Amino acid sequence: MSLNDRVRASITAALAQLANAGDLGEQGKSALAEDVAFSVERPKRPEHGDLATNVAMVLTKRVGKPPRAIAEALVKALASSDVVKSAEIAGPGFVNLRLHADAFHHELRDILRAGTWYGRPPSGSGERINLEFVSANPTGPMLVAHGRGAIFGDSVGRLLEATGHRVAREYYVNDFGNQVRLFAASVLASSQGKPVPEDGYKGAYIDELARWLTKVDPASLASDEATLGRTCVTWMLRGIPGSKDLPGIKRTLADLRVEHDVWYSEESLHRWGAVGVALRQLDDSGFLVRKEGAVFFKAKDEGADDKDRVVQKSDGLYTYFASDIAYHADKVARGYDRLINVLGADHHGYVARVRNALEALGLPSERFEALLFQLVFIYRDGEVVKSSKRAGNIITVEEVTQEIDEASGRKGAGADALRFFFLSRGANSNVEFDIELAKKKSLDNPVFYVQYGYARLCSIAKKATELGIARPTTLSAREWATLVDADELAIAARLAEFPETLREAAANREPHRIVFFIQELAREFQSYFTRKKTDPILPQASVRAVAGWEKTWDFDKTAARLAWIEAIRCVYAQGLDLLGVSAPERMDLPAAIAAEDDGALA
RNA sequence: GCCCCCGUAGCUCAGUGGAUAGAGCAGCGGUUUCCUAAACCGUUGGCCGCACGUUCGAUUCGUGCCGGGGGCGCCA
Repeated sequence: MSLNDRVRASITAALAQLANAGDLGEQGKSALAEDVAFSVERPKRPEHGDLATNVAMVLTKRVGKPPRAIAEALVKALASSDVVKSAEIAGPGFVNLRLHADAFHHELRDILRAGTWYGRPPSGSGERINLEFVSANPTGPMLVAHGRGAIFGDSVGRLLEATGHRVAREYYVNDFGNQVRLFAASVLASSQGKPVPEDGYKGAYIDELARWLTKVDPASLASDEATLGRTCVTWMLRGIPGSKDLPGIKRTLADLRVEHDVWYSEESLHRWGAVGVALRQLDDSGFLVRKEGAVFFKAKDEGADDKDRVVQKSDGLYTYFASDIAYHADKVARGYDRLINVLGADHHGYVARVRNALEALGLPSERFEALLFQLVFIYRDGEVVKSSKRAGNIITVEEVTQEIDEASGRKGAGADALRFFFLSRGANSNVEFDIELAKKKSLDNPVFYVQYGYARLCSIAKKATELGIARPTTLSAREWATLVDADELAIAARLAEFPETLREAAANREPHRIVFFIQELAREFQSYFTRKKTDPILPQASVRAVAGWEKTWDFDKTAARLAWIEAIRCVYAQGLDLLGVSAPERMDLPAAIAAEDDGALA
């Protein structure tokens, strides 16, 4: 039971007590018979207490009494609570609550017991979910927009798993159709020293792939277009060893800490006849119409001919939409409770079509859920860097992560930065990613700030161990009793909000809620840490220099604060893990500062 | 013409049917020898795009409009 639940229980118990005593009037008992949907939230202003509830306002209609009258009775009834220390009426009928320090200690004990699993329901208790994301055309390197889809989708997957769902992560490989044919033709032309075909693919990676195939698999260049296309796609996914232009989509994703369980081939749907079967079924049910020499999937609303979608072109070839119908039918057949698609916002028109197609096939279209994300803008020195295929000035994930990795001297720094910034906005907002800011090893870089907060927590624990001070995770009542500082309890209250934050972030598919939570936690702790320099957690050198300091030092308080630090660390680590941002136990000093420190010592 | 997203502080963005709408950055003022820091504290700054409606109460829900971005049957 969470802190919030315990407060709710206290309120519910107090209300029941009032109803039984007849203090809520004639309707009191019946009013409480049904669940009362009231809120218990941290008020915006700290002077309004630890938590506040609107229960009196919610009950006013059912009970037929003014909110303040109900609130007054509730305040009296709460006087005997062992959770709520004091309650007062405020505003239109809010009841502001202050809690006993022990209520927070109870929560800290729960966190220490659960560790980094704090706030999670049992796994496997939720839905079986197919989460399709990225699915970038394997005819080119991953661009930053794909990166956003990859990172967002992955983090949504982490949130879903943390809330008890079973998630299969899937990448739909578009290895069929015009684009792949054109891709093969472009590579072939390059290998023969000819100009690439009109509308073909250009770029260093095409030439590199052509040279590579000439070297390792010349037979593929002599095979038919479809076979060559599949071979090229395979190398695009795998990558050419040591290549900068063609690192491989799987490698790029792995570097972003994104893994897929299933790589599903579009071409296989055609090879096994699944597309034909699905279209046949639609045709039998009257959902297809032939006109102008092509086959169309009929729009849902009658008479909207212009919304019909082509599934088979007049040249007899299927469109991608035909594959998609078969693909989603196959996902349903694989038994998932829910099919989630992470898509760039420019694909929004696709959502209704897939849903309609599933419905037309007699499949449960309500299982289909699309998550759309907006654009990414890369900034450098305050200027937006143009990213469009047409301009030929494309920005790949690889370029950005490499630049940041090199600047910070740490492999993974680029992935941390991309993940943190991309996840720090709602999917419906554009993301601005400032490369110069992301490269900074200073606290005005939010990624650095948050990671540094975590490193500090670890550093304190490490220092305690070095000083030979024990860090028990179960404390005596006497030790807990020393943890009464308002700032410390406020952070405990923040930690207690984590389970609900996690629940909401997962339910709404909003990883950015975790980013904001972690940022606030980081800020609160960093602030505490700086302000409490006069009352440090551990005995500092000046204290330890005095003989017999152990006799006057309050070890109970140190133990309680170290347990508190560990509880913060558990929640903090879980938050970072949900984001896929690394949680460093120490921060490397930039060379300049490290040199300065050496000089000071010498 | 139709569809989707956005419009909140100088900038980038959170947020919510309820109390005096928040954060970061930027600006201004102050503090800081010790558990690794360029931090920390305080503060200036808002017709929450506009109008109407629902409601005891709307920045939040609904409708319309204005502005910005994106997408609209033989590309994927």
